[in-house]
Amino acid sequence: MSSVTHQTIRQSILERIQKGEWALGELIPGEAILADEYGCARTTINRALQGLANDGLVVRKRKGGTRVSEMPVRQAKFNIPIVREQVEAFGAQYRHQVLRRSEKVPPLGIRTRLGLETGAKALQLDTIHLADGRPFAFESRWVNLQVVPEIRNASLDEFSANEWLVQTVPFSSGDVVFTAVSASKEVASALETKEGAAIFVIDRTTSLAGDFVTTMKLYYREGYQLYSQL
Amino acid sequence: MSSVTHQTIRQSILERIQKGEWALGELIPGEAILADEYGCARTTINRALQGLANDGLVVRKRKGGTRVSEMPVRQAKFNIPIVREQVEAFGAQYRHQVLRRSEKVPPLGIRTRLGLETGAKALQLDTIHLADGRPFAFESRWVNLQVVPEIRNASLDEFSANEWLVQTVPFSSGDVVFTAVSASKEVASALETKEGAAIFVIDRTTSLAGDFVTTMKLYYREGYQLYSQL
DNA sequence: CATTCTTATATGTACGCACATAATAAGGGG
DNA sequence: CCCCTTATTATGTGCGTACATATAAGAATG
Repeated sequence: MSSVTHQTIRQSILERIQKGEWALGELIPGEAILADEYGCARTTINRALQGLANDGLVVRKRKGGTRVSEMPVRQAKFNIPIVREQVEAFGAQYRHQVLRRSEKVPPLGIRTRLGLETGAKALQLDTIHLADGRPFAFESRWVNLQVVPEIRNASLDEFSANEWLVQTVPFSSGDVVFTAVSASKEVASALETKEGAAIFVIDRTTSLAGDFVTTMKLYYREGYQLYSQL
Repeated sequence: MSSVTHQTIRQSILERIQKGEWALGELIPGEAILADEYGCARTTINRALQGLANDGLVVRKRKGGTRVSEMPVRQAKFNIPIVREQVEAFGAQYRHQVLRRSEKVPPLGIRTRLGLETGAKALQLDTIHLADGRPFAFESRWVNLQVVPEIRNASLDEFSANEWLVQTVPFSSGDVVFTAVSASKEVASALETKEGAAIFVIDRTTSLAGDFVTTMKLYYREGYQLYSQL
């Protein structure tokens, strides 16, 4: 194949931006000019520039042209992981154990998050995730039984609630919050650490077509780090 | 324009996946078939499917075809914010103050991260970011003076080191780590909280064309949350 | 001088074609 | 029966064209 592909062009333009050929916010040559310059079709340039625009490095406007982004990429993509895979990625053996499982009326905060009526019951699940037998993360979850009543019949021994839900209602949307909290007595004992330890928490609420399915807090063991490149 | 665009097709296929028309990991029809089905060119289908593949919803392989992702990689995009913008987004007044600024030989961990030779000096900066006069985040940073010696002449009073660096060496790449730590005495006093408080930390290292520019730890005040949709 | 209308222009995108490439399936020789 | 070679096939991508669309800039209007 020719060495002039949308990928090589994209890389080339990226380097020209990084070298400072165009200042922040400055207009870069139009597609037609670049196509001429690189000796390729305009569609190829278009594709390269759209790629850069996707990554937030340039901003494109019809008739306005393409300009170097004023606010360069500060977007980090994180893969919200399934705990089993995280553990196995460390080369450790994964195991999990349901500590508590009950159907009851959730407290107000959870009720509003799941969009339940007053008095409606939900499934509460506390699970500990183990890596080589040692606590890796503690999961506290509420599941909306109106949306996924089938979970009542799931054993959740082989697969964790998370995995069960991913299998059953995949491709749901939701939101994620990262925080640090001091370990409560409950969390500390589950993670076998001392009360007040600094714990990294992922708080996640999942919905499917407007219906809230589940909300979960995942407390990682001390020292856990979430990594990403950008 | 016709209502059959790569975007509408992409949306349509997404909905078909969500409705469960194809199971997890199942092969979906080839581009040619879909093109026929939707009454458009194969390139249009290709574009729609590549979009879905980018989001991790389908997996594509040459000759292997396109299949629904087994493990829908939930990618959360986080906007790594400039502290000033965060503070101002809360409607608070932003101010920052350089607590310490010196050139010295960094400890081993920092030295390796910045790729410095033994004995080389670097710029150390401790900054406190204030929202309405109260501590919002404490920043501890090392800057590689071999890459950006100009920072010696920057006052960093009006603009923080972060802002100065973004202006001077934009489009750098790097990595980000999120963690929770217990506040050390130094961090606690800077954030006006008690020692041992659970602090959310962003640890970020930035490089430009292979050269490490700066590494920074940003300690947020207690209760800080990083939010994202997915 | 401000406001609205018109026009020019850069990007957005569909199409059909041709060919490249990777991975699988089929075939043939030992 | 295994191993190596050779089709086959679905995706990947470039090209040139045509037309759509947003919008900045200039022209016309009040």
